[in-house]
Amino acid sequence: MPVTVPVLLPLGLPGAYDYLVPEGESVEPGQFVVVPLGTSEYIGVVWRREEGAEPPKIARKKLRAIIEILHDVPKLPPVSLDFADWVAHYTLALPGMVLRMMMSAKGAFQPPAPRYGVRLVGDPPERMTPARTRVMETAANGLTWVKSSLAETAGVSPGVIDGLVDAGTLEAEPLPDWHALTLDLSRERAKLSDAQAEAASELVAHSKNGFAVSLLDGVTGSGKTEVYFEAIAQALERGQQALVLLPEIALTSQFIARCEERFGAKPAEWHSGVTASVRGRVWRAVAENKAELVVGARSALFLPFPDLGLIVVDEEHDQAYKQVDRVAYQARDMAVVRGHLGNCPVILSSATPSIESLVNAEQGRYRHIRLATRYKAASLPAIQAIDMRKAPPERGAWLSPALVEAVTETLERGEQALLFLNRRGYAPVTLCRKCGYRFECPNCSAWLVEHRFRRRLECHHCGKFLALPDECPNCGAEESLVACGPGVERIAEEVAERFPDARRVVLSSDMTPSIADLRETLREIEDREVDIIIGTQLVAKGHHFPGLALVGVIDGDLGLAQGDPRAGERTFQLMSQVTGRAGRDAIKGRGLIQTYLPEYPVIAALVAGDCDSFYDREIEARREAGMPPFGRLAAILVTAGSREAAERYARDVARAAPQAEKIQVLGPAEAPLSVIRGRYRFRLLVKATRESDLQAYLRLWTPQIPKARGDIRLTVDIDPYSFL
DNA sequence: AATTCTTCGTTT
DNA sequence: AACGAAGAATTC
Repeated sequence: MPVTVPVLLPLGLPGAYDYLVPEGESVEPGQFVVVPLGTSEYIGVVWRREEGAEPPKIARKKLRAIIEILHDVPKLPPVSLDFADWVAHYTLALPGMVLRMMMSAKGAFQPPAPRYGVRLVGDPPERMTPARTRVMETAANGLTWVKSSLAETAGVSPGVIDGLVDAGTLEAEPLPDWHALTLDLSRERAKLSDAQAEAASELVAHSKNGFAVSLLDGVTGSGKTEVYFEAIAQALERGQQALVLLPEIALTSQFIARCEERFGAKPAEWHSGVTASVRGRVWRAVAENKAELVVGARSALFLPFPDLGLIVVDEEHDQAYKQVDRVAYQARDMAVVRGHLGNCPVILSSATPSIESLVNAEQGRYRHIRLATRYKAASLPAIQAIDMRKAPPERGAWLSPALVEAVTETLERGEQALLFLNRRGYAPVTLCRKCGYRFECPNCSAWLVEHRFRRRLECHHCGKFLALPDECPNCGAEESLVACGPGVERIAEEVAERFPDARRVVLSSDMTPSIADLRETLREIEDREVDIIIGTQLVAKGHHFPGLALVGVIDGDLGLAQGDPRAGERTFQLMSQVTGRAGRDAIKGRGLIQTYLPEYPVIAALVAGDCDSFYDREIEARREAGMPPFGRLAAILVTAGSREAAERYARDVARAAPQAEKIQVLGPAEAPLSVIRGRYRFRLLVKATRESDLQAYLRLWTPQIPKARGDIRLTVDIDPYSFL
């Protein structure tokens, strides 16, 4: 009787396919194999047959055999198989697409190329050159050098090194495995304050017996990192692996330095900026249980940890944890699932927790560990609202007199000020004064944003751009184009006029394109080489500016406008985070929020320093509206190249919806962003009670939907965060 | 993801 | 009848 096993491939197929196991061989679930599919070959993973399921239900003729069993690739641990199945089931994604996320390290599946270093062994070459001398001096310590770093340190090109190897002066020898660096747990830890020590012992106690979720909640600068480092140390001491998720890769370098200080070696790094070869090595090191501590973006959750002992989700409220393309998942929530499946503790850390996590803590599902005195508001900077209706800025200016005065005072005291506006570029809209023409993206229903620094108009949705024209493309009038509304570049211009002697810097993702530039700018700010920082939300995330005394929010109402159920929460978190940048060391901080809606609950709560009342009100509003976490949501997005096709299909989708007592289908409605990249968009929203099985309902629904013809696309997003 | 199969419209 | 392009279907 021939043996067959299911093999899951990292492709958009409906499920695992059956393959024959070659005579005399045996395979286990989790093993990587090469199998034929159609005319090509793919690497896949031996999956598990569902309990009690009859083996192959397909024609025996069709069965083909596994081509190769990849014994050199470490197996996917059983918990990864469980996790992939769980995520696919929850998000309604195809299992192969989840597997693809788990395999996103090409290099891991080829035998690792041995890495060679060079060492000084022989006599100087016959022909000496200044470059050769520098290399020999640098390598004189007798250590084995990685070729590229020796070249860089000696300030020569790599060819010089090769020349010396040929001459016999340097010798190539295999490098020890890069991940053999072991962490040093005996390091003296940072001195913890009483509050930190107390929180740490509670956290450690709650994290020592397998799965348990802790919400670590404490103001910016209260030292949450040192607290959860204790829990990491505990997991590592048990001999288990630990994973820290961060929302933004720009934060990793600062964080890795702190890890190195605490644990004596660099943790493994995992995010989109890591090169392919390093990704391969990290993947293998994780699967072989050699990587002890991993720091990464949300995708690191899908690494094949065989023995994970702790997951930390830092800045757990951050929207960057939500992935929308391909498999739509919320990494914070999936971290809790991964913890549950692997019986390992999870720590969610934030100064401004998500409503979801706070409710889970209140209802006793998570342990709520509070640090310092956020609820007493003692360590928040004093925040005031500037009522823009009473004291508006001059015409063509965006800084109110009160804010200008506060900046002036701050500069006089020799302290730093930060002006925050969450809008890139110079101006969000450009129009012609003569004919009223407005520049709109040809592919999207969005205005083109002027980027004066780059001298062009850009679409923030599709990347389309055009050179800033001199005349109106509609009526041909010259010098008639006017920029409307402010972006950070325009604020920078106003600052330059008002404070010509101040040293300024703009922090925005398009002004500081490389991570290296960003790092350099951050250092300048830290070293007080800058007086005024003008920035987008890049500045709200986790950076520490010791000299910062004043934070001015240019538009506190931005982001409150649309009918987005999470707008209030998001604004509160962003405002708290950004004003929390002020006054972290010896300096007393102050936050000023320019607003036309000072009585609006979010702004009022920020001004009163009363987080409790904001959260209480928001939680109550969600409860009443049956919104998450008191209800469940799924968004269905239909897109097509023509408006009619998209709308018609969206109606077909709605018509196929089954009746269910506690589930409502809203829409279809044209999306607020009605066109992106030339595709018309219609949305449906599925709203269910907390108890209903939303996934089961959708699985009942989707087969009833007529086949999508032509270029029509349908995507399902469970727990949506964007309603645009 | 990469082929192969279908369908439909155009050309000779 | 032959040819091609575009879309749909198939792959264990």
